[in-house]
Amino acid sequence: MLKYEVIARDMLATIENNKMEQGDQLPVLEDFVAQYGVSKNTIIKALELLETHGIIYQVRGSGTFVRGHRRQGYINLIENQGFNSALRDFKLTSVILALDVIAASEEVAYNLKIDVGQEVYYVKRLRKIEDRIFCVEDSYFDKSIVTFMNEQIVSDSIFQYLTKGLNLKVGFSDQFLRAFKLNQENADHLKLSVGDPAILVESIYHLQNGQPFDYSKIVYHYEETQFFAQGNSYYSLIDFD
Amino acid sequence: MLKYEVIARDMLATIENNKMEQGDQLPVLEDFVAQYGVSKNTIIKALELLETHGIIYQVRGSGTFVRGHRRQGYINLIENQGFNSALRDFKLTSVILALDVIAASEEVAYNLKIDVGQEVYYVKRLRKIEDRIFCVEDSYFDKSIVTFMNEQIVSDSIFQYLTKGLNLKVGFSDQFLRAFKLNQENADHLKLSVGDPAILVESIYHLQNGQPFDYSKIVYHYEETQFFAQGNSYYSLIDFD
DNA sequence: CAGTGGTCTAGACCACTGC
DNA sequence: CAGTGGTCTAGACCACTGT
Repeated sequence: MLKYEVIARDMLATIENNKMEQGDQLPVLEDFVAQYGVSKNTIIKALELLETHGIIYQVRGSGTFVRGHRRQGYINLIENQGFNSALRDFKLTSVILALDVIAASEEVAYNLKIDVGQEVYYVKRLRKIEDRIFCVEDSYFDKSIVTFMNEQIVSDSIFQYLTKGLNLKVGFSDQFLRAFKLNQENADHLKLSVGDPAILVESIYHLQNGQPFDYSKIVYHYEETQFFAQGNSYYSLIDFD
Repeated sequence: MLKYEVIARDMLATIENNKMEQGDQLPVLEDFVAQYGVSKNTIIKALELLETHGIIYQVRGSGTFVRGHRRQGYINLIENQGFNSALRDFKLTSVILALDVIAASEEVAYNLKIDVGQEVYYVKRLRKIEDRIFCVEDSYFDKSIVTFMNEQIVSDSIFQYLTKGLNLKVGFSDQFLRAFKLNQENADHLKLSVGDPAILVESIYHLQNGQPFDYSKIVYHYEETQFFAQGNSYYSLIDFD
């Protein structure tokens, strides 16, 4: 493992163990350099990593400080990885409604950048948190990348299987979110009524080499789910005078 | 302006001018080093900046590539800055419903980390995109930071005033999002019906030194708005085996 | 195994914050 | 103006990808 990664994890552990809170100051760079016996730039890299994860913020000329706690029970829109990191304190279970190899529709082919008719794994699941249904998920996986799936895998965390089992390296993702009125089918699944609000999130996950491998559409129960996102250092690449 | 920032903007301009698309490869590091006459690490910093903005992705051992276009018309949840960067191709206008100095309620005080009763600017606006109402916004600004506001300022982009006028340096933000059923008041504003879906986004913006200065609650018209977020390099600081 | 991006170093110098 | 984080350099070496 990389030095700056090891250091970042150690710093995070220290923050958590010491129950440090919003605004608490971390040691200065020079002290970290002495403590870990690495160069200044390596410490800076470790701190950058923590900063992009929303754990600290740095103020030039002043110091490095702990960034406050997120609200509890919100799903992180960006770092969700199939929820397990965001909701790992809760008991998650799944009901599998479908697991098939099908031919890609136009929509699926477009989003996975494959040809219409090419084979994809189709997985439909109800997901429960502490036995309450909180979403209905339709996922499509490019079968040329995700070469195998079964009921066992799909009932657990698919992402864990992909990264640890198939050793896929997940790169970046796009998330699209909107609200709409529930139709009959999804209302039945979520035990809500037709016309009730729902949130739809479309996600496209890419490998580190840029290839899309997972296109998912998730409909969330509006009373069971709320989302969270963190923004960093708000300056734009684009001038808007 | 910083070297790596200048270079990043120049690279972005080149990508746009040459209409480069998803998957197109950029010059290799060495070429950039020669082209811009700076050290390798400076080029890496410039590319990192573009990567965190979702403009490119880098593949170790392979190259640097352009990341595809976002869908049109989606609001970027993270980089919105009061929308102007995300929606700058559209005509945005505002109807001011309130502009007052008020005493902070418990909710406002909590989110701005000030004392209950302390003075805040309260701004309520309807926002229109091409003359269609797309959201109702309630904003609270810590008056000890945002020392002055008037109708003129509030009818334009408040964020522009804060950064260019008051010279505030915006740091990080937290965004909380959920769906709910519209009440009578907001239904009237948005010209929808009671019980229709809506998205509520609560935002807390902080200065670079960590002080919160803006707490906003925005209710979005579910048919007029959709959101967008990009995730990068999906590995987690937390092991989850 | 050639080519590409990533890590790490040691050190000079710069820019900002807050007393 | 002391103290803090940020930029930039030049170069050695490492790690991954794809042919």
